Amino acid sequence: MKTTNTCIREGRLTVEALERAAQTLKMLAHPQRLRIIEILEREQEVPVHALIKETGFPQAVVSQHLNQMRRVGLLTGERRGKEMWYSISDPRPLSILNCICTHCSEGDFE
Amino acid sequence: MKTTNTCIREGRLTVEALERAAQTLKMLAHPQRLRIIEILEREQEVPVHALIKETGFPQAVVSQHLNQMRRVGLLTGERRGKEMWYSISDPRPLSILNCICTHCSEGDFE
DNA sequence: TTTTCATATTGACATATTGTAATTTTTTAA
DNA sequence: TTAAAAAATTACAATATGTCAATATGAAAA
Repeated sequence: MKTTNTCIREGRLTVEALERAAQTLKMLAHPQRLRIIEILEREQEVPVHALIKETGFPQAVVSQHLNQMRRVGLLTGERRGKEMWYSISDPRPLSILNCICTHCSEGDFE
Repeated sequence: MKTTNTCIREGRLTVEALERAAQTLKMLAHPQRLRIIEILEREQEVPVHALIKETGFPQAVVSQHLNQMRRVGLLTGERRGKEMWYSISDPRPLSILNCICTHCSEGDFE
């Protein structure tokens, strides 16, 4: 298992790699999307209406966030009857959320 | 030293914590800012003109990125004569850059 | 003091992102 | 086939962000 605060990089990142990294970060850089990722992390796989209920966000908002994240490969969705069940398909959002939370303080949790 | 891939969280993040996390991520979610952070990580402390030379970005662009990141506490700047020397003052950008790079492939480096 | 180097700031403009409401599509049940 | 539930899509206004050129500031050298 890798340890944090250790640079495993040698060379410099290419422009393309930086652009992809920036795109991933941008996709995570929204409080509502982070909340959705947090829920998906905890519950593994969730239908959209459950996300709507748990977050309290409008239906269109949840759907738009889910589709954005799916388009860039962070999530996958699978239809089961009338429902679409979403789950995390890329390890980066969890790594990054954990990186951020490593620096969270007590009062940041409810 | 903490280990990655381990969720240290118990409860749910507050709205405020999510907003702060999103703000930090947004600040990192730009290829030019990532490049600047990469250089600062490697060279510890750098004057602005060196960043301009190494990145090839216009002077105003570099200055604006540096100021944005300084305002949210990711960087600090110290004047030394005519020069401003910048350095990373928050561990999160490095953790996050490393998280992302953990999932980089060979071809992502030059 | 004047000049020059280094950096910051401003304003104008283009582009991107977000939130909301309304509409559409897909699937199942009546 | 029609109706209802679940989710996706669209259109649009509001806001935010990025870019560039020009100008302003600060410090030191002439």
